Amino acid sequence: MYRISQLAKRFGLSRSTLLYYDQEGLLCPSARSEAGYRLYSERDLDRLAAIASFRKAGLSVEEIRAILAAPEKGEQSVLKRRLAAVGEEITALKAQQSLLARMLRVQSGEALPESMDKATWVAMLRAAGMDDRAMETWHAEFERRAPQAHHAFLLSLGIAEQEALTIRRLSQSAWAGAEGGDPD
Amino acid sequence: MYRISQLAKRFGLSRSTLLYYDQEGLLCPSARSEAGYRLYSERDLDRLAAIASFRKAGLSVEEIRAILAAPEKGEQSVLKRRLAAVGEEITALKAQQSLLARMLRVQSGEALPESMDKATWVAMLRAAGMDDRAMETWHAEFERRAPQAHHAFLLSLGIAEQEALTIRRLSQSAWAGAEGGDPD
DNA sequence: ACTAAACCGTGAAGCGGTAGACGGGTCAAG
DNA sequence: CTTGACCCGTCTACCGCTTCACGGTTTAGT
Repeated sequence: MYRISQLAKRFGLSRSTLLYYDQEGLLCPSARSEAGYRLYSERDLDRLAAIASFRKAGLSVEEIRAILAAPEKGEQSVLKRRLAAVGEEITALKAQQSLLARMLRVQSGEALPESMDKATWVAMLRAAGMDDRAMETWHAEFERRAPQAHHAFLLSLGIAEQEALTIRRLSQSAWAGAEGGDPD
Repeated sequence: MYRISQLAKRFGLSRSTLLYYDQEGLLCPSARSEAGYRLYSERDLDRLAAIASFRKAGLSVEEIRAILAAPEKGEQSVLKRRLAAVGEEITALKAQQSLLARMLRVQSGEALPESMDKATWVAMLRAAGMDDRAMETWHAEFERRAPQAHHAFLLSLGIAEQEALTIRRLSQSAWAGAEGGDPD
């Protein structure tokens, strides 16, 4: 049996948050001491773990309540909905980013190199001693192990869809060619 | 002279928003009709354009007030601060994204091999001929050129916040001159 | 037994920005 | 002069907590 502040510390939450969860009926302690103190059981602890996890995923208290009340019913759809919403939020923030960048550039002419682009990336790998051949091997490995992540990565470097596909195709053929055994 | 709802429609804002701006002293109509209606002049219109722009960049009403009161004074720093904050928000949302993806994966039973983790990444680089020392150099380069992207990248490999910070700190010191120590 | 610190409970107010309800004013047509 | 549509200003509620205030309880030390 834990008291409220112990539990809070254990989960890295504040006491107020737990009070709020109680008030909202999301996590009501399964017992009270004689003095009226909230006492949380092991089962409460598990429930809180789930709650904290869902909150980290950005679900609202309302949504979490629904999921915990009937998990089999709509958990999946709630999560999917949230996933879509997160995507939109990221898109919106990226728009803010470029707007801010434009505003700053107007002001000071220069832009900061906060994000990664193709040239920077290649320069980094070269600085670490990678040559053309090594990079080719690397792309092939990436494509073989995680084609989708490979694609996403190329796009994240600002490479266009078309070019990304080309690179991936080349990577695949490199791998196919290496299959026969072609040690360095 | 525009009335409040006309102005709202013109800027794609809601009437409530303009009411709120007035209440906060951010955009007070320069006149009132006999019946007490808010009347906005052309100059108010310009001011609103600026406000809307800053809001689109995610600045708070408070920050916008400061900028409009003394543009020459701290506009730049406010924008930079916001830019950094946006970066962090994006990072946080990406973390939510992967958490959600993991949750959905657990539900649907299958683990897709589509995403990249630390071990896979390291294995790929090794396959391409990178050794410990090269990786160290690479981290240092990444940290130097784009610290924020470096951080986001580490998190995308499923590395925890704490560990990511440790790696970044090591990368910085490696850059600063000290060498040796342990690799990935 | 007493005190001080650290805990606990409840209740209420606050944050930013938006949305809605409410009652009343304005302006057309009839 | 009335009806109805629409606009206005003001006030309140919402999210997910956080902070504050006030008073009771527990714990440790003397």
